Amino acid sequence: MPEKPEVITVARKLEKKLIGRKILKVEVYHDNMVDYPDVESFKKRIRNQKIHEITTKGKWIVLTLDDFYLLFHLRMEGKFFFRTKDDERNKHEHIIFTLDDLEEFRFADVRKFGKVMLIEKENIYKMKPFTELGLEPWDKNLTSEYLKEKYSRKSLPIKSVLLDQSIITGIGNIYADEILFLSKINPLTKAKDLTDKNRKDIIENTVKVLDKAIEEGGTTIRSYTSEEGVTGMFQNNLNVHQREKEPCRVCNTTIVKIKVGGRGTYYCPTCQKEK
DNA sequence: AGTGCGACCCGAACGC
DNA sequence: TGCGTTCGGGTCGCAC
Repeated sequence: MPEKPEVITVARKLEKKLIGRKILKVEVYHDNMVDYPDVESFKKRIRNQKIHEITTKGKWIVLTLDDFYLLFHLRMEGKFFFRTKDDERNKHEHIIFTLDDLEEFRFADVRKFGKVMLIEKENIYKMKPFTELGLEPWDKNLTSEYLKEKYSRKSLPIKSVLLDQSIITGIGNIYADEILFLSKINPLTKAKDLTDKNRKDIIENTVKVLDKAIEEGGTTIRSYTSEEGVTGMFQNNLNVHQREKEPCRVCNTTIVKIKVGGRGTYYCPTCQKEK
């Protein structure tokens, strides 16, 4: 659901509201969502930290504070809302930040899978998640040779390997299917069996799909919207994902759905024939 | 090291 | 119509 394009879309919206604001305090209603440090330290350290910059790293949203980086991971359904202290807390709003303009910035997640971390600036590259993340899709070091090396010991299906954030970061279940469709690669193909052309196509189509999705403001499927009243439009561009039993836009073959590594996977049996 | 799978969650979709 | 069951999604931790 939130993959790189949705994460970027959300980060850009937060930028407009949060840059220059100071966090006065934070209330935590579901401790498991605070991944690091422990909840009490988290609450204590974040007081009076000013928000200077907002970026993304993989699927993480990264807020640069005075002394820390504040990281959010939306997992499947994490979202943010701006409210005032008079607005009653919705049961899905689990972490509430009070800002110096007295607005409240609330992190909500129906599934409670979202994560927040507060990491000392000097430690950011010494600990997870940053030590585990692979290349961003637009990194010039993302080459066929890089993938050849990473894929060489992988007998897993390429569909599963595209979701491995330690190789290319930012791809999730939706865009993985779309990238493989455009690359004409069967999702069950073992990563180590891919050709040089396959790897080049994957890189080219990753950038193509993500750029287009960012331009469209992300994808809205099921109940996922990035924020109140904010709806991405990329779902209109999907070729295979969530199109089971519908005709392929290229060859009219019926799109099929299978399970790969436990994940719903959609593809065109003709355009993405097993080799 | 690579692989497979349950756990974390709970609303929506599905099956009867 | 109503109720019980299954599904899904990203990531981690554990067992093999």
